[in-house]
Amino acid sequence: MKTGMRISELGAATGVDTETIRYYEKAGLLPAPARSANGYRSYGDVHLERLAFIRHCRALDISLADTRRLLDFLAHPEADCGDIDQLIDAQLARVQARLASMQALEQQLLALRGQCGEHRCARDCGILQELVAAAHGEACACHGSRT
Amino acid sequence: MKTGMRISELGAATGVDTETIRYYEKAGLLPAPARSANGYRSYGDVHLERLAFIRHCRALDISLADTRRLLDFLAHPEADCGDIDQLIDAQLARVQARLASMQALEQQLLALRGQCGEHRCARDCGILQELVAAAHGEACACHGSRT
DNA sequence: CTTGACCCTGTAGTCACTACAGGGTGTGCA
DNA sequence: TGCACACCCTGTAGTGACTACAGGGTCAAG
Repeated sequence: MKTGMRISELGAATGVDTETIRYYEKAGLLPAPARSANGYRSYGDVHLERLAFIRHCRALDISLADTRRLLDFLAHPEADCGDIDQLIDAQLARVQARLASMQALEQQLLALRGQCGEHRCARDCGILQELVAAAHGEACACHGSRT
Repeated sequence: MKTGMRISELGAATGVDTETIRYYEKAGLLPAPARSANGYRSYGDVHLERLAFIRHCRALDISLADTRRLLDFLAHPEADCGDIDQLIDAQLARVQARLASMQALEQQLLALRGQCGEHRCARDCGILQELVAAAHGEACACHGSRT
């Protein structure tokens, strides 16, 4: 009978902070583990795999709510596969929308950064002037003629 | 003497929620406005411009802390312009790093989505199998041979 | 025995909002 | 005039995904 892992060992094995592990347990994503005589949590392979699953989903920016849904699908192998597809498709759409907005944002920051010349103080700062001009409702280098 | 705007009017003029406006005031980003006899906030052009400035920074994903720093620079025109450049550069770097990770994430989700075949139930779902395989430490289609 | 690293539970904080409770004000309509 | 509704106010709490801390217990080494 192999002794289970304490929480820091599980954390080291998965790269997850002990507080985050306890958080996932409280959030219902990770089942409560057995306890040693001293009250310490004792984790086995099942938890190791579950935690890895969760972290994998998080790495894909899948919310904990959606991660929970995927875990439900695992627990019910007869569930409709289309629902899983939809979940991943929705996530993909979210990521792609966010990507588009980040790309626009990058361009805007590059344009703003381009306002910086050889000045030495805030009074003459192209960046600040640009931000203030935008606040005046003028077209700004960041966003163009959108106003 | 022109009557000031009530909070909803300022909100309508800037597209900012009244609760967010009050939040910014509490957070110290927006100065506390004058009050009407009935205790209602009364905003003028100064607030309109300040709020537009803040929202512009937020649109650039600049944190409230950094927005506060930019406002400080505005209040101190003799401050060193280089510090502003650094702030915007740091923001640009953050956005670019996030952009890179979102792009990788998109690829990973597309790869995962590509696991979906003609199955009808969760038991045979390529997506779930992929996520579970990743949890087993096997190379996954999302991340390749990283493990 | 002491110390320091670990453990535990419960609570609070982070960030940028967003929502709600409970009460006040103003206006239009019956 | 009274009511209903839309607005206002302050203070508090909640969101999501963590992260930190308080106060106390356990363990092992020196």
